[in-house]
Amino acid sequence: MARSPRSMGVNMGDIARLANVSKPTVSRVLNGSPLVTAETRDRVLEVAREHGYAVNRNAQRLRNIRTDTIGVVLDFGSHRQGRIADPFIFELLAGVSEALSVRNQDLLLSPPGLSNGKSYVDLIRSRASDGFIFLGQGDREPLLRELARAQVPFVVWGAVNPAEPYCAVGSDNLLGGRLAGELFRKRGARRWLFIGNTDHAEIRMRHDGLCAIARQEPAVHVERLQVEHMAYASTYAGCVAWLRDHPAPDAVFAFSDTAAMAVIAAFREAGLHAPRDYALVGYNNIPPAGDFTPAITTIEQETHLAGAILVEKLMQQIEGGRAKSTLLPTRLILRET
Amino acid sequence: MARSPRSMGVNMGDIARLANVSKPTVSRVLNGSPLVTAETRDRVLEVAREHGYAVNRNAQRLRNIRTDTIGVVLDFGSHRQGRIADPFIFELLAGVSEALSVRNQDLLLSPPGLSNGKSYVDLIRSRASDGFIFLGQGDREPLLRELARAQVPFVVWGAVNPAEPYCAVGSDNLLGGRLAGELFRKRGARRWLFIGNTDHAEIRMRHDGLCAIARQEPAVHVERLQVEHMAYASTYAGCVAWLRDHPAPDAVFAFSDTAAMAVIAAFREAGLHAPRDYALVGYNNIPPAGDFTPAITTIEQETHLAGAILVEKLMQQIEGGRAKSTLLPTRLILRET
DNA sequence: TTGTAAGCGTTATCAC
DNA sequence: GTGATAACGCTTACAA
Repeated sequence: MARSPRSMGVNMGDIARLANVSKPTVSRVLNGSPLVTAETRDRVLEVAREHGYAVNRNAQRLRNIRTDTIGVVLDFGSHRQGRIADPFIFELLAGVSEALSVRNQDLLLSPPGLSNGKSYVDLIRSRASDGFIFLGQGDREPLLRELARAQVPFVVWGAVNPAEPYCAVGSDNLLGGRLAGELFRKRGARRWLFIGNTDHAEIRMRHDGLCAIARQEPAVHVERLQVEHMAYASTYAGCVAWLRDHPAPDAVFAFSDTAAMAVIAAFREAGLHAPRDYALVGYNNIPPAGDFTPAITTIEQETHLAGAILVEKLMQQIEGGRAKSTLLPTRLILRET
Repeated sequence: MARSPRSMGVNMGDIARLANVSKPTVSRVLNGSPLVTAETRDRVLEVAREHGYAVNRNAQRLRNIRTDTIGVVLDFGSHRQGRIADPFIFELLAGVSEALSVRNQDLLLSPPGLSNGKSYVDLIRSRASDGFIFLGQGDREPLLRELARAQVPFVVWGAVNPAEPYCAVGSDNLLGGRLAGELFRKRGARRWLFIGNTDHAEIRMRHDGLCAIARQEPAVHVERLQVEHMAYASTYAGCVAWLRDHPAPDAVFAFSDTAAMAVIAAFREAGLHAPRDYALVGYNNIPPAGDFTPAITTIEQETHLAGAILVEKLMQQIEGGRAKSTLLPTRLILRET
């Protein structure tokens, strides 16, 4: 088979020659153009198959405006303090991966440590991707505002705040917080403890929801334990320290089920058991939550839709439109704690 | 700024003109060639910075032999039966992502459902990636052999079997199985139950290790409960059904900590408690394992090195070399069960 | 319905 | 040291 000197394999020209057609015809066949005769099409496809030909995606992307690649950004850092704490974010990733492949978009997993706005803008400029999906906004709100200003197409899974200049999809964290608050109120708890890093908008909104209910009960007092990292260990240590300096709460709302497990362990050290001594609500409804001892009451997020919705909204933007933020439902899963 | 008709932004030609040099010079500057004068270099860099220029990666990849992109394949399917069971695989992903970014390689996350060998070969042929990293070989051994035959550069995290024609990195699953077996023997257990899908080579080797120890004790009998999926629910249901038809085991070795949690729950239904009624060993040492009630005895894998090693071995292959399989150490984490 | 020609933005080669 | 030129493999006018 004749091939050009630097060529690595068979190219479109080779297929064209072997099928007795021109390059554009091969291109048309491969792109499903209706213009070609069925006969020509079959011949070209046969030759292509026979020679194991696959279109060079880089040449394609050089010519085309779209790269059909989406950058996906997730915070390995905050979820990986030694070991990843919560499988939640990866369910999201699985959903996004699936939704992208349905649309024939490549998923470029963003390297860790891509922190400043310029690096994302450069990825677009270098035509490495058409847009971004951020899984969890973390503490990156300034970055996201910068990208919005720079007209970079992107969507965010996380806190939904209509005041922000970008499209976010997330569950109703405010409602999540209120659901926990309502349960605590029903149980007659007075000293509520919120555990989580409120620098993260999602978590802050849960705190706000909890406080909204608390304000309706004059006797209720909400305290807050700020934990730095998402991992189990950091919550455990935080709780142990907290219990040394403070009177024990009778209700605890933790930012994740993994954190709730840490709460249970730390409180047990102090002789405190849920639900006997305190009510406990986690978040995410991860698989082991229901099977822990005690079974953890939690807030479930509707994540199975998230991937498809995120991709849909991003595509709208890439195609030049605007996409509105969306709130997904949330519900309380009542268990032992 | 003058730009070519179909152009999307500023390109190398523009920068060249603005800096009063030629395109190749700009290229040399950007690739850190020692040939250019410091003065020229600074001028070019300044102009590039000023205009927010970023090299077009597609043009680059079209010219170059390497694409500097690695496909990473993970089994969302088997880990996501409704909900992802085990965060273990994602720690691996985090490590790989980090190791790739250190080497300036893009991470193309493989779409789910890329099952036959041809689709992987085509990804190479279409120059979308230089090679693959498979996280977990799952039940894909035939596929992997096919790829090895087709000379596709790839590495696998999973079972290490010197007889296989490809490079695998993984922890010593045989040893893992033996560690569990030795513990069971020390406890004087007689009826051992292995839980896991032995279609997966990694799991099969753990079974083999367990049986190797069992054979040294004439009184010991090993049974096996095959579970289809990696998720919690499938193990739970399997155990419940198993206990109906079989006498209770006095030792259980589960394929993951999540599965061990399912065992605990299912056995409790039957009035059986670890460690009183049976010894239990899990796998992976995920964060909640130590804090479960009872705290789960488990086998820990050295995953923090995995990413770097996998990437290293893959690069060796891409650069034309051969890479040897590697076994990583494993150890028993003794807890309550 | 198909073919010709041009160009996408790089980098390698070779000349100066 | 730097520049002109020619690919890399594809798609989009435009012509036939």
